Amino acid sequence: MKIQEILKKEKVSIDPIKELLHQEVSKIIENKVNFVIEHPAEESHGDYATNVAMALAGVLKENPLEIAQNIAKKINLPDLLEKVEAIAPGFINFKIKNDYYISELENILEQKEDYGTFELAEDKKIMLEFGQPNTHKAFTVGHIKGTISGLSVCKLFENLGYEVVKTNYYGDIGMHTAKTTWGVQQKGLLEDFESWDKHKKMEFITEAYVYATQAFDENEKAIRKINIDIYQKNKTEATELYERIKKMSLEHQKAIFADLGVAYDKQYPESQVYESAKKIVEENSKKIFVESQGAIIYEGEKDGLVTWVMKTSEDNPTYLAKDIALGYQKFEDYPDLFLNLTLTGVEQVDHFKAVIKILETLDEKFKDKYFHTSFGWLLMNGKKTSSRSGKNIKGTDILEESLKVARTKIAELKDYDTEKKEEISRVVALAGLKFLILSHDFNKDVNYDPEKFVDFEGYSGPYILYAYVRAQAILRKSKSLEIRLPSDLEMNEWELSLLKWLTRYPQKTYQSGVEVAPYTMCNYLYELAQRFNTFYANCPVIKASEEEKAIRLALSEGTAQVLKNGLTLLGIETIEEM
RNA sequence: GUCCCCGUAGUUCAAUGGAUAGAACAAGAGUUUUCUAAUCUCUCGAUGUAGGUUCGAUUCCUACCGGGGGCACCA
Repeated sequence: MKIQEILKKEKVSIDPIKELLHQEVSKIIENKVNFVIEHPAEESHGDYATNVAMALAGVLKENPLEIAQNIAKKINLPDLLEKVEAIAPGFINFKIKNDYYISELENILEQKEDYGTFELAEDKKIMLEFGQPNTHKAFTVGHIKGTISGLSVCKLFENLGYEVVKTNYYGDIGMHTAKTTWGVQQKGLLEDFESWDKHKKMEFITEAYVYATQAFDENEKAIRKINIDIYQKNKTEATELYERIKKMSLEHQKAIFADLGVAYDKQYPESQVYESAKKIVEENSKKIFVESQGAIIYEGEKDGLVTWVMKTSEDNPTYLAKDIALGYQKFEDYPDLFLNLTLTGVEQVDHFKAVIKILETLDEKFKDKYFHTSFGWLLMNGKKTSSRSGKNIKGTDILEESLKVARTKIAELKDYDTEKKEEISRVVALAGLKFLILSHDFNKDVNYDPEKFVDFEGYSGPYILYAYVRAQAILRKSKSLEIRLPSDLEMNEWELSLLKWLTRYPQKTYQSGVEVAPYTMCNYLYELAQRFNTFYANCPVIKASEEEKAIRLALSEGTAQVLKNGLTLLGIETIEEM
């Protein structure tokens, strides 16, 4: 089962109008047939539409348009509906009265940051594992992407009503740690090393890893010796150095996570599951694992997968075995977990198929509880930027780069004082980077142009922030914030278009959450910002008449609120000026 | 070889099986005595190929073509 199917099972009220219309139509038709109530893509067709007549036409062998007309005549919801229309080839279109939208706007203004949140019938806890950097290797752009994506998924799940345990599983053991330790030994640490900036320290460590990788073949024996010492916790010069590097690296990681707005609830070092991984493999060898060429393997072919090594002939559990042990550890620490979702790059898809299959085979309790979702690469001009190629682009580089672009942009546009400029640049840069990463379907790669780096115009984070800033400026400058909305209010096309889109927010947050798809929220917010900007260009607020002013102020406040709520779900902060 | 993901304007992305396939960027034209022009308005332009299921397919199925990723002791 997919995680999306599990999440969709929870009964929450998403769109009362849709439910009401579905009920009404069901009452009228005599045959049982599957049909949907949906928002027509073309808004002039109405607010909702149903394909029920076309579905019935197949069963009844009658003209779908006539069926539609007959049903339309019988629909009786005078308080809600302004118009019901049957249209070729057989759609029934519903136009909702403006009163409904006005009352929904009042809900936004009243509920504020709670607008669009859901509550579950009972408390349920989800663990989300994301980030997963290595301690003795660079924090890559992939880790940045994973961290930003994971944070957003956490917020979306929380919005659905789940309690989320944010978890980081970091790689502090294995060959890479031995390579780096050996590399640092060879290069030697300078005397003033401790006084270096943590990013500079990490850069040195990353270089040592690259150096060791290149020199691996000639120095394999020495490096493997260090690896064993680390695994066996032997006290040597090398393992002391290993510990020192680990400590520095964790500080570096913590700083990056903090910059991105992430504070983990639970940390799992890979070294911590090493022993139990070994034990699990040993206890189950002969049962579901078998010995082969001195190693212990899982023959995945019988489950439609491939063969994976669980324990090497050197007696070390592989990362697959460690992930199995981690699964047990998570459910031991949180026995009441509703489910676990691990978020990683696409290269681990097959690995996690094995993890999940093995966990479910070992223990029933993992059935429909353990899930994996992957995200595509962050590419520069269609090419990978990751570590093995000569020119490494690290996670900190793209953070730095986006900040630089934001600073330049603001310097040429505005004249704020230095401190303010810096704060605006920080928020705008992160908005740009986060939106870039989150605005794509997880299954697809994200491609960026290093010249522009992140967009500040069009479909971008800053565009949405800008709409928020404009709405805030209106609210700041309007003296009277008293908002009274008569129910027989007349609205022009721009006001109505904005208002209708505002009220879609709850459905979109729901969809975005259950489908584990932040990009759906990105699309929604962009459309909202667009509609607000069009409204802004066509409908002056402060200079409007008293009647106009009431609805326009309310719309500005509602837009600001919903933009803020939605951006929060993406992990993007708002600012009042930019 | 095999398994998985992806093929939509020149480029980057949308489109719960529905109505005329939407945006943004780039290109061209306009827009600022008016709440912040990081805005707004207009023009140009696309579903890899061949079948199938369906009243209806960008969406589902099959084959092929193209791109990416995984597949034994690294994680």
